[in-house]
Amino acid sequence: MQMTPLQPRTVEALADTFRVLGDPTRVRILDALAPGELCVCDIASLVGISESAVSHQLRLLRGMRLVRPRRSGRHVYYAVDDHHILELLRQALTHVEEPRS
Amino acid sequence: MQMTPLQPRTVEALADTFRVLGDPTRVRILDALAPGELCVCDIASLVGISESAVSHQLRLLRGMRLVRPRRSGRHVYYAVDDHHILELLRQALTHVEEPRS
DNA sequence: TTAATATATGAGAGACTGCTCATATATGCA
DNA sequence: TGCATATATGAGCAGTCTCTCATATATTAA
Repeated sequence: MQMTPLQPRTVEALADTFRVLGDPTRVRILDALAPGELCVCDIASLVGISESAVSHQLRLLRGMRLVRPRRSGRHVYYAVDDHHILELLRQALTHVEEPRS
Repeated sequence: MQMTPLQPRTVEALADTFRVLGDPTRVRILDALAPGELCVCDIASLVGISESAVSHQLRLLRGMRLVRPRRSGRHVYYAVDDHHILELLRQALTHVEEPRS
């Protein structure tokens, strides 16, 4: 990293971001949102957990600015907040799929 | 993501990787290792926690292949396992440091 | 307003995490 | 071999997380 050593605040922010990504349900939610925005109920049925659980998770994702809500009538549509997020997942995928040494 | 939807195993592997990154102590360890390999005792003094705690954390990092050990005499030197890891941190940094909307 | 639908939130249970302390293992030197 | 140093690991405590269930809020339509 070019800015080593990281500031304590930056370390906390990085860890918070990764922690939010560090749960299979939330990874699935982001994966579901990758092609485009979805309402909570669609996320729930795609991911296969209750709408309440999805809502709780979306709050965490929103808190770290990983997703962004847009209300339209009775529905709230969520989208991945910015392109860095999907880049991050793609980058992690290259690590995960790398052949074990 | 190009491979949406992700396979369950891939989702788990991604979440596991992010979970290991989702702790300030481990972020600090990786940050300390960014310039080059260090032995356990040096990591402990740089990060400011006990060698036991460092050792426990290194085990997790090793388990996800984020760091790699090299024994030399009585010391074990740890290095960041591959360039994807630091890329991942850099990528997360761009998100974390993005101005809030 | 009242009812129905969509989402959000609070409380609490059970599982998990990160540390400390004690102990085990491994290496080098006398 | 015997001892000191470096690292690894197991047990256990305190704190945290993710879910469920119940309830609250928001929007639309009758």
